[in-house]
Amino acid sequence: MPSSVDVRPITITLPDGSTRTFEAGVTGYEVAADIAKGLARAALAVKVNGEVWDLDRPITDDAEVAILTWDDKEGKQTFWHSAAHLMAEALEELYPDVKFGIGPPIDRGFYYDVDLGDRSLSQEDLAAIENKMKELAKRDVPYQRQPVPKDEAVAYFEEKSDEYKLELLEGLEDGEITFYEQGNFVDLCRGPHIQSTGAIKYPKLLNVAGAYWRGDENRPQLTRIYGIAFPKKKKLDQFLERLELARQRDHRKLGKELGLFTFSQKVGPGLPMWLPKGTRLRETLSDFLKEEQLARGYEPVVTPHIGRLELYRTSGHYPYYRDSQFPPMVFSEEDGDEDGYLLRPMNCPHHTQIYANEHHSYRDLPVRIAEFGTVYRFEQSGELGGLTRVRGFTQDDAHIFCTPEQVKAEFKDVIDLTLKVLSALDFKEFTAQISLRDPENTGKYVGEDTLWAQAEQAIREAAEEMNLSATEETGEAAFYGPKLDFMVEDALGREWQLGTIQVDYNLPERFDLTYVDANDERQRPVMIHRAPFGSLERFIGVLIEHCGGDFPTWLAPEQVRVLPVGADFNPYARSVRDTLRNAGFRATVDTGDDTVGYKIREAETQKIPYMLVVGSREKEAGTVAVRQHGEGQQDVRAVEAFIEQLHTRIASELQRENE
RNA sequence: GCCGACGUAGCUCAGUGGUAGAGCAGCUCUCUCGUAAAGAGCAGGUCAGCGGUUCAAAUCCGCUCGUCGGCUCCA
Repeated sequence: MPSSVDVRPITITLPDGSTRTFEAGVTGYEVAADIAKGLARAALAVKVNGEVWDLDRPITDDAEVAILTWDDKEGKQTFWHSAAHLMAEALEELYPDVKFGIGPPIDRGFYYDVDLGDRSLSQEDLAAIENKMKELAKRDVPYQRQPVPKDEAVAYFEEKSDEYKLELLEGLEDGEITFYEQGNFVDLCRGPHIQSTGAIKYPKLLNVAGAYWRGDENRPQLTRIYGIAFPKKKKLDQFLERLELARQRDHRKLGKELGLFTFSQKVGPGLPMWLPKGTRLRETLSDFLKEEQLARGYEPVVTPHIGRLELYRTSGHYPYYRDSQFPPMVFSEEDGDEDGYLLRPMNCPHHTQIYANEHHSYRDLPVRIAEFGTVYRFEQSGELGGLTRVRGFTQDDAHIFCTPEQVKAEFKDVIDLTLKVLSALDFKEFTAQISLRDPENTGKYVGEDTLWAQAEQAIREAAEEMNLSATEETGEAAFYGPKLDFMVEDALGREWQLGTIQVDYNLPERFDLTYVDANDERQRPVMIHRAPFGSLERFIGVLIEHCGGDFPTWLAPEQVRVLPVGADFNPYARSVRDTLRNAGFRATVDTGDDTVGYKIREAETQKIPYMLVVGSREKEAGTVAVRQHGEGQQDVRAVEAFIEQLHTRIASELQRENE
C-alpha cells in the first residue's frame, strides 16, 4: 500500500548533538548506514525519542535517534528477545501442541515460559531445541512487525487454543496490539526485534525450571527455559568461560576444598557447621567488628537462643511469622496451663528486655546493645543453598535505642562502620538502597507520620553527609520503619544484600519501652536494628566468592606454612613456626616426608598466603625463603624481617596506620 | 512448599539388567628430597534410604531424604 507521497524532510538529532536531515519515513537502519557502514552492520535496534524501535520502522517526524549495538544494554536485550522468539519457533516445530506464556530478555540472556503438557525436558531435549534454533537461524528470515486489531489477535490465539496469550490479550487495548512474525512463527509481542534471524548464530540453552504463570503459586506451573545467544562465537566462548570461572569460585566448592564448613544430613538441612579453619576465619572477622564496635560505644551482651512464646506474641513475631519459624516447643504446666518456647527467629525481643532492665534517662541515650546472636528460621526447603540461605545463622546484630533527634547521627556512625568493614574486605563495588514508605498507603505502617518523615529525612541526610550515594525505593520500607540496605556485588557481578540499618517504631511501642526526658516526662525511644555483615554465614559465603578463596592475609585461616626441605630441618622449621605464633600469626609447619614440590603444591592449593621454605642455608643463617601464594618465590630474609613484612602487609590491608 | 535434574569410596568421577571401578587423599614400606604431584604395596562401598518388578537391580518402577537450578516467600 503506497503511503501518501511524503518527501518532507525531517531532522534527526544524534546522541553527540549533531543533526542530519532525511526524508520522512527514513528507517533507523538507513540512518545508521548514513553514518557508517560498520555501524549499520552492528546495529541491532534504534532508540527513537527514548523508545526502542525496530531498525526498519519508518521514522516520520523530527526525532532524537541513537543506534543501538551489542555494546548497549538495550541492543543486547533486543537481540536476546529475538532469540527467545527463535527458541519459541523451534519449540513449536518440535512440539506442535506447545503453548506460550511470556518470553522476555533478562540481564543475561532470555527465557520463555511454556506449557508442554505432561512433557518434561532433558538435557538432550535442550540440545535438540538448540540445534533446531541454529537450523532456523540459517534461513535468515526477517522479524516482521504487524499491528493487528484485537479481535483478530484473539481469533488467532483461540484457533491455537493458547489460553496464556489470550489472558495477556485481555489486558491490552485495541489498537496497541502488534504481532511479530518470523518464518512460520507468529507471536504476540510489543517488540522491538532485530532485523533477521540470521544474526542469532550462537544460541545456548542453559537450564529449565518451573515457574508459576504470572508468578502466582495458585496458577499453573509452566516450564521456563533459560538461554542466551551471541552473534559471534568468541562472545559465546567468553560467556561459557565466565560461567566456568563462577563455578570455580562457588563458595560451596571452595568451602569444601579449603575445609571451612560442612553440612550433615544427620544434623539437618540448612544448618552449617564450621570446621576449625572456617571458625578461625569467622572469629577473626567477628573480632575485627567487635573491636570496632567497642570503640564506638556498643555494649556487648549475651542472650539465650530461645524465649517464651509470650515474648514473641508481644513482639508480634508469633504467630504472624509462624510459617518461617521452627515449630514451637509447647508443653503443659502441672496446673494444666499451656506454656511454650520458641527457637528465636530474631534477637531484638531479647534486647528489648535488656533495655527494659533499668530505667533510662535521656542522658543515657543512645544505648547500643550488641550481640553476635544466632537465630533460627525455618526457610522453605527449596530455598536453602550453601551459606547464603540457611536455617541457623549468626547476625552481627545490635540495637540502638535513641531519641528521634539522634537517628541521623546514629545512621552516620553505622554507615561509617559499614564502609570500613567493606573496605577492609576489598569490596569496592556496592550499592546502597534507602527504602521509604508508600505515601499512598500510610495505613499499613506503624508510627506517627511526623516521625516517619523525620526519620526518612535523617537517613537521606546521613547518607549524603557520608558521601554515600544511595538509591531510593518508595514503598519498600518495612511496616515498622524505613531502612538503608547495602548490596554488594561479588567478583562476578552477582548482587547480594548484606548489611542493613532499619528504624523501628513498632517494638518500643509493643514492649512499652521508655526513657525520661529533661522535663521528667516518659518518652518512647526509637529503636534501630543494624547489622553491617547481615549474617556471618551469608557474608562469608559472598566473601569467599568475592576473593575466590584467596583471603586477605589478616583474615586467612592459615597465614603462614613453614616447609622444611627435609626431616633434618624439622626442628628449625618448628622453631620458626613458634616464633611466628608468638608474634600473633596463624602458622603451621609441614613435617611430612614428602618432597618440597609436593608440600608447595599442597600449600598453594590451600591458598595459604605465605610459604616459608627452610633448609640448611636458612637454618645456618636464621632466615626463611619466602614464597607468596600465586606469586611464586620471593626473597630470602631473616625471620624478624619476615614478621615485619607480615605486619606491614596486614596494616595496609586494613588501611590503618601501622601502629 | 512447587517444577525439573542429580545422589556410586573422604574428594573428583567412570560404570545402560549378569562378580562394584579409576585417580587423588589415607595407611605401611622405600626414598631424605630446594620452589606446584617421588616409587611400591595395602586398605577403603548396604551404589542416599525404604519398598517393588526380575532367575538376577548401582542400572527399571514407586515413595522418602538430601543436593543443585529456578518459582514463591523473606519479620
